[in-house]
Amino acid sequence: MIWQIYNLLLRRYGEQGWWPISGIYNPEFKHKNKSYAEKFEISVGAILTQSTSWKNVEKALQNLRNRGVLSREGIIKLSTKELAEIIRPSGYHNQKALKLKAFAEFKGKIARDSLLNIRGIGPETADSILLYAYNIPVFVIDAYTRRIFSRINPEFSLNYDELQSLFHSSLPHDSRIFNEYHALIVKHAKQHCRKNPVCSGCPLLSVCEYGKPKEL
DNA sequence: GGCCAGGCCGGTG
DNA sequence: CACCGGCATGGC
Repeated sequence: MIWQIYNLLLRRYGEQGWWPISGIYNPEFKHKNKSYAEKFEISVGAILTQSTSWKNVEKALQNLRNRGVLSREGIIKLSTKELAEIIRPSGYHNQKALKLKAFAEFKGKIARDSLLNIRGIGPETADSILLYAYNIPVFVIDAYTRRIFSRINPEFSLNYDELQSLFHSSLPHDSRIFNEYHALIVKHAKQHCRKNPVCSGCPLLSVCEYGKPKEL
């Protein structure tokens, strides 16, 4: 089922090419090992995009670039207040300034549990960093994933770890697949499975229970 | 002008 | 453990 849905989405939307670096989506990017600077930029983006549209995040990232502080050292040397002003367009800027400082000051090894101990990094952000920056095969669960799959079948209304386990046990542990699948989920959530769903023309009609009359 | 966006944290019951 | 309010800006 999980695999079938992946193929339906891929067939409909094509390869997405995530994560955008410097605003550019490049299908090749998810295959390559990233430089340290790229990993850092992706991690910053993952924090800034918490409950915020990517467009606003891009503005904040561009501000950081323009100021020459899109780097660990750059963020460390700014005061929290200065940093907050620079990232203002991303929303929750005071909160996110603290989160970026905490991440920049983090010295340990990059692993899920160490990331989760950083203030402001929860499961989704941690997994996004692991997957998109470090090519580590962990499936990223987000609000879109929850919405889409709970509509497909109420049995998929699971908590983060449970839903992630379902994906892990249903798919090859390949970061490129996880990367692509999550990108397709975001695309589909915006295209059809919105808050107010647009079911007409949905590529998942054949497998989705949403809106179907209950069987007798 | 209202609704919403690729969450997380701390407090409450 | 599940749920809720707070955090904030910009696009549609």
